[in-house]
Amino acid sequence: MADVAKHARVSRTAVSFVLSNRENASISAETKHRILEAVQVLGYRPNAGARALASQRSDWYGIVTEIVTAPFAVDIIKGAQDQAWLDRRFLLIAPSDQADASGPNKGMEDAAVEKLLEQRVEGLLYAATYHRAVHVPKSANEVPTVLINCFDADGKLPSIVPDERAGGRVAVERLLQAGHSRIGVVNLDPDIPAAVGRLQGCREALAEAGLELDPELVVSGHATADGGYEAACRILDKYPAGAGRPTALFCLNDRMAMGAYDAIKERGLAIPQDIAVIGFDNQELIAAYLRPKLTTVALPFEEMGALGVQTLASLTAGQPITAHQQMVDCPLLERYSV
Amino acid sequence: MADVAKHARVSRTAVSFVLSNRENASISAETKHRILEAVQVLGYRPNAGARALASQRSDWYGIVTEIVTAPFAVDIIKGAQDQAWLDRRFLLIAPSDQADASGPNKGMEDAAVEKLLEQRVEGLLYAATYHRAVHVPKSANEVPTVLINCFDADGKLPSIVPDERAGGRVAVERLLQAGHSRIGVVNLDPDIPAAVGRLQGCREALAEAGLELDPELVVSGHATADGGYEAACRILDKYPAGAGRPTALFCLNDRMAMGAYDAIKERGLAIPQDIAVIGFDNQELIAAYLRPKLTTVALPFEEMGALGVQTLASLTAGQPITAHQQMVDCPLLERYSV
DNA sequence: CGGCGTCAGTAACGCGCGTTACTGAGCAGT
DNA sequence: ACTGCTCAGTAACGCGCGTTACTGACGCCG
Repeated sequence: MADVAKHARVSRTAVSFVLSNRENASISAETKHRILEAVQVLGYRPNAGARALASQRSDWYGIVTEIVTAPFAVDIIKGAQDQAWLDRRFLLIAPSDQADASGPNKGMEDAAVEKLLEQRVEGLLYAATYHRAVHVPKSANEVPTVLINCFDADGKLPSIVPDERAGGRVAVERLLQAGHSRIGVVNLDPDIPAAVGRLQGCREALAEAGLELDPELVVSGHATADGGYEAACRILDKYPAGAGRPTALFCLNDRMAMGAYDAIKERGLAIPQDIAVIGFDNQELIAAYLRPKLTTVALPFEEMGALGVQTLASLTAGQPITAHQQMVDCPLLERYSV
Repeated sequence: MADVAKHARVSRTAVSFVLSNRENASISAETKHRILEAVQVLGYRPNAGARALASQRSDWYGIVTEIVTAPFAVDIIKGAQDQAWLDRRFLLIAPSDQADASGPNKGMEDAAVEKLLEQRVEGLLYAATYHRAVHVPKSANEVPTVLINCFDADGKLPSIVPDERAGGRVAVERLLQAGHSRIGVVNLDPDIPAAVGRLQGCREALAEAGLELDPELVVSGHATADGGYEAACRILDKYPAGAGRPTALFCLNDRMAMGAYDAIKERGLAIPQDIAVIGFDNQELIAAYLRPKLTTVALPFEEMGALGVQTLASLTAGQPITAHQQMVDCPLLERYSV
């Protein structure tokens, strides 16, 4: 910077003024031009660290997530990353490989937060790979923190979660609209927030159509393709065709839908002609490659990530946020299984 | 830090000495203990930026990749991230959403590199989502740079790539070992490095068994499930069962294998009893969820990421690196399709 | 007793920048 | 001629830390 000043025959202060775009600058247009030229000529590149030190603000946010590489976490990160980039901020991503906050290496998560705080991030994002309650390391309280795809077990921190209920509703509405009135549900572990919300939405949609959810048609299984296969088998084999057998399956996630596909095809049935299938999550690698491609409800990970950064921006700017818990819509993705 | 010094009744220098673990410290054990205690009591946390500024080294590496969220890029990032964490370094991830370096917003990639340099990263990683030649922004030359899963079109920068040939070899060796001698190949675009290497490995393995690759059995298609389906259909329908029809399919990626599964099942054939299938890439969401689970050759993304960081560490330490282009093994993952 | 080498610790500088308080020139108004 | 004001720009401080050069006390040797 001193070199630039010398080259432009001005003081370092003048250079600083020009580069930080002060509005009450009092730098003549000609001088400014000379300075910018010098910057170009010398290939000057500001030092972000020094800038942060002097200005007492880093323009950095940090994000911590249990499994950085989980397909979902990735989308959250992308959304946050892109939004941060737009806001000319940098997103620091700290790894913390552990599925369960009460797991063995609980320390790693704390260390990650600690590391981020050492970098003097102005805010923290904490993301989970599936919708649930979490315990956040306490040092996170030193800085504004927003939870994504999870909520604070202690209820203190603002959070952003998918609107599971509306999602379940839109899925079932789509099936109803296609003429199905007898719908089987391939359920997740019934206790997790995702299952609770989605199933409630399902019931609401049915109720609006004057229908009720037949408990016989709701079968839970592991959240895997195998689990979906088994659950679908049980549903399909419960009744003969036409005599109470559902004509559509609402699978509460795409992995289970994948298994359900196999169960259906195995029985010589066609999708969607004989049995329609709708999934949830929009796990691209599955949904878009199944044959036929799977109609599903998307979890809005990127949107949640972006909203997280926006919320953080409000928070750090001292503005109030709209709500303690913000819900994001889960859009229906039409493909060919309904 | 001044507070800590005051609390421990020593100079700030003494605190600095203790915290940076200088071996020629000349700080008595008792004083050191007093200082560390003060750190605890006051909850002091060093400022990474200031430290970087003063010490003239940031301990930061940067990574740029075209599509941060591509399933492959993610694994590379994870490998690099973990290794960096072990080396007590921070990995800054810069987004750059573009598949093609000659694409419309070429500027974004340059901006990403620029941003990283402003953070004063000590080294740069540049990762591609599929193995190929790339052009790296020229400002990357200002700092040690290592390419991952790609190589420099100009041949200047060190790179790390998968050993496609050995991978193709191990895949076909596995099929041979299972007793298959007539093997169909569901090929990618034959011009890309992945296809060239894998097919060469395939030929080598066959040659060692005294066999030759029948050109009739090699069919190219789009690198998608549909492409794989079509290619597999053409291979299977070329000969009647037993009369020249291959008993195994080597699919050059897992997405195509996914399509091949459908083609095989459609014809009433069982995997692996009637037709064995082996894939490539180990795209977890596909390979581990197909039924039966797909035996495949894994692309060593995490290893490449980790090796990239290690190479960068050598480079920044001024040490020579082992080779201009390092190849990483592609291990066979046995599942149930062979 | 003087000189010399540890040991334990400190004062002071500088990293690259943002920022505040100041200066000096020019000009209008009384 | 003097005051007051705006414009254009500068000197100097401090952000939090690493690092170098120094000091003062103590013990050992000749």
